[in-house]
Amino acid sequence: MNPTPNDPDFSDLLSPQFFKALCDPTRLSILGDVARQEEPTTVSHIAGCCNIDLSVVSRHLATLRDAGILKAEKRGKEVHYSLRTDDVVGRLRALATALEACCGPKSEEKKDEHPDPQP
Amino acid sequence: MNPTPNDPDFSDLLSPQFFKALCDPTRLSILGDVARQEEPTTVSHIAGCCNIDLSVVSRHLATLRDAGILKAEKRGKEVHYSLRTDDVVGRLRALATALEACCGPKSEEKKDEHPDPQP
DNA sequence: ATCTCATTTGCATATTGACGCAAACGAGAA
DNA sequence: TTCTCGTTTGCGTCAATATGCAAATGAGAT
Repeated sequence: MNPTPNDPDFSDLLSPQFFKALCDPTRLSILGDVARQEEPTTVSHIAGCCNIDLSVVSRHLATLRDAGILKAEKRGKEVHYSLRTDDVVGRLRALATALEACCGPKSEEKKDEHPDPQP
Repeated sequence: MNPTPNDPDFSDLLSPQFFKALCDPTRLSILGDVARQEEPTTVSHIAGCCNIDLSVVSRHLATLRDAGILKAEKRGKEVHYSLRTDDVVGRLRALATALEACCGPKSEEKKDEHPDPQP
């Protein structure tokens, strides 16, 4: 009766704060621009690529920063944004693993958790 | 694999259609409910958990279905929704791999590649 | 055929969020 | 100090979307 799903709790993995920052197409484009850069990038540089207002770019970058996706470093007058690669990749992989363990194609035979001697 | 200086294309991995379906907190909660179920679930069953209108749940499920996140099967009068685990997990892992390859912690030294990234 | 139940959809309202402009803020230079 | 540049923020407007109610649709039962 009890199916014992491996991880029934997605509350932290499906956090709205993370995905809400990724829902806007413009913000996704900006995120892609930042990710493509090898070095941390400034607000003005990103705004130079797109044709939207500088203040909008600043707001989008701040949203991504507040969501833990980007890191902001202040150097003089400029603020350099860069991707928090470890955190983002870790989040994505953790969610993928949790989903796979819970509702994966082989999760119906729950032999992966407790040792099941017979083949 | 070829250590490309920067992986150029996130357009398909950062597709707005996928993340736009995940931006709403209510929809994320519904997605978590569906994912927790071992068997495909009906609209009424999901609506019984939350205290929002049945029509709202139906619309959210349709949005997740249109985004390729859920699969809908019609059985008699009921529609059973289930997670497209392979697709979602594949998307998440592909994005994680692309981000890691592009802006990973060791992507700045691209002299050689370690075939086993172990945490 | 009608009836009943599950789901979807039309419509109206409310909330959210993006956008641009202008002003304010902060840090370095003169 | 004032000036300039980069960034952030306050504010107003507008588009997109979430929500609820009621009606419509669809499929099986009677």
